[in-house]
Amino acid sequence: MYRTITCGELTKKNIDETVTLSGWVQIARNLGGMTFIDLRDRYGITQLAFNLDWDKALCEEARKIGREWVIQIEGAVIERESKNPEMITGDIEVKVSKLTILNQSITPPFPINTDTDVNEELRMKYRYLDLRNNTLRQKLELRHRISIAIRSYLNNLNFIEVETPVLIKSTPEGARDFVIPSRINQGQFYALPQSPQIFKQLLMVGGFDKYFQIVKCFRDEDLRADRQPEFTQIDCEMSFVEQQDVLQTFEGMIRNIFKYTLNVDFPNFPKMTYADAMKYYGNDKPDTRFDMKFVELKNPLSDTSTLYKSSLQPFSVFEQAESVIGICATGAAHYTRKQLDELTEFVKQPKLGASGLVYFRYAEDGTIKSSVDKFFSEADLKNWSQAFNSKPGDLILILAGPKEKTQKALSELRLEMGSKLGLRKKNVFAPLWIVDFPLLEWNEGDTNLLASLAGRWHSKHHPFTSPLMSDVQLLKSNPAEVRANAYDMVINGVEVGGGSIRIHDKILQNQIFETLGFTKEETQNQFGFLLNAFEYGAPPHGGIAFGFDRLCSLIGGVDSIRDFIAFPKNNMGRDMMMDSPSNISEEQLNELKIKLSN
RNA sequence: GGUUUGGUAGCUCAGCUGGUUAGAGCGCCGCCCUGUCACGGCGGAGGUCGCGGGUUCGAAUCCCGUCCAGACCGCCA
Repeated sequence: MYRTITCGELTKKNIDETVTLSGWVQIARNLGGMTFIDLRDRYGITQLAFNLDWDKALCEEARKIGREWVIQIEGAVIERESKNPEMITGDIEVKVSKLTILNQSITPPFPINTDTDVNEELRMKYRYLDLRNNTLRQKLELRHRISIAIRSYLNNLNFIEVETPVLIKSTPEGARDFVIPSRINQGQFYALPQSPQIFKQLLMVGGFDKYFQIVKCFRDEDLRADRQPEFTQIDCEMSFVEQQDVLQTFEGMIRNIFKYTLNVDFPNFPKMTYADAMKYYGNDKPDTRFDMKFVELKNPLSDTSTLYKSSLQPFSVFEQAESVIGICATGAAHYTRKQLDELTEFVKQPKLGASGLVYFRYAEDGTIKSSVDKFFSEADLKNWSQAFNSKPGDLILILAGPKEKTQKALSELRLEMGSKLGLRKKNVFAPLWIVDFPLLEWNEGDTNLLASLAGRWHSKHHPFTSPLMSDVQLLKSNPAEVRANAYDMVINGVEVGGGSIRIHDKILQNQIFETLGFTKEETQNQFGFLLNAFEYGAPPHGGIAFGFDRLCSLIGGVDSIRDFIAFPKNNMGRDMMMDSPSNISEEQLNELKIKLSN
């Protein structure tokens, strides 16, 4: 037997027991007459003691052992002469009577379980060593606990987990597909699923009224800290449900996960419309850990306000702007000129592209000082400060320009200010639902999108998303105004999940395809099997999918999802450890009848 | 495809405006050390300064190109 107990559990109450332990050598401390070895496994560290006086040969044997060797020992648990209160096992040590070297190790390229930062590239290349680190192990353990919480919650509600195929058919909607050549069907390709969307709807037709799956999905798009080409979704679908049923069920699931992993309780999740999210946060996934809502001084649509008007001399920047909006940074009036210049640089960076930043300080003494004193009187500024509901000590930041661009820039500025003011704490969670998304989006011809998709409507989700029944009559007259019966769950500015009630009515479905500009042929070719299935009595249904990796990283308080994936890919979609993707042999190419062009 | 930061010893990094033999801490190797737990002491080895070209009497340092990595934009639910 390799072990009778693990390295993390021996305490005072085990004294005098004889135990067998196996594990890795974290470090050996050689003091001359005696040697201590910290033995590590998944569960913890136990100190092993060797002494020349106890057993000379054994002690000398122990001196030869290096870091990360795998050893097995047998010995008696004894009380330590000098204890270590920092360790769970710090009161005891094992007086080794038998030592077996199970395997040696060459010196690892980086230390395990020390505080030194190691380059991610190196950690990726030696992922199996990095996995020995506590931090990475704890993250994967958290992931496991979350998956247990999900399965148990859904199982209790009668959901069943069904596996769906991975080799499926390419459909042009959404992201790029990963494709797999077929050897038996020359010249044809499978696609890897971007999500099991169609299968879960077919399962509804098949009568599995509550389905879920924790499942790998694939998208051939560029990577980010929170985006991998293969990632895991918690994919769910239910029959005979309305939006409220889905929201309630999965709000419950998230509540359950947070209770189980972090012992955090949530009140009911607020619901916010997409329109409000854009109006108040400039963003469809607002971070609501802090307030700092947008205030409109000028709005192209509802322009009853004249707040942007100057009483001294016209301020052309505001006069000419489509939109003038600002935020109130509570308690930031003490910002220095230098700090404000930095904020100006922040909004001017190319990706945000604002042309400048207007600010005014509402000082503690009640005076108001702005960057546009030439144009606006004290009375103007007082009006503003009322509109912003600001108090002495606050800083108001205002952007002007084209509506969408300005919204986006102010949204980023809001998040930046939230971070600077310490309002985005990792251990505070603000979940909410965003509802009533637009159903359709107009594709401009000038984007670098597929030419075939330009100059027509496309669905913001997928083409089976139901419109709100109240908006159906707008499909012909004003497609842009049609809202979807769709919902996203957002926590701390992270979109953790999204879904919709699906269309189960053939007439409505055809109407949508028509609006999207699909011909009957295209529809039949791409989605025929689903539409055929719908001819045989599709129940009303809807569902949701959560980004499992993102949910884990959110709960773990980390921005990158990579450490919650045992073997992730790098920025370029490469696996640094096995060095994939890689070339394949001539024979393999020939079998597939594939020729590479240059 | 774009923007940006970086690449110097096994690891983390310093090396300013060009100037003898490129440094530190950790790790590694050797010797010493009987209560350490970031053990300690003494000594030692270890470098194509990512790669290629250019400027210069002289390049880790300046310029051009290129490769690699990270973050972000485009893209992506």
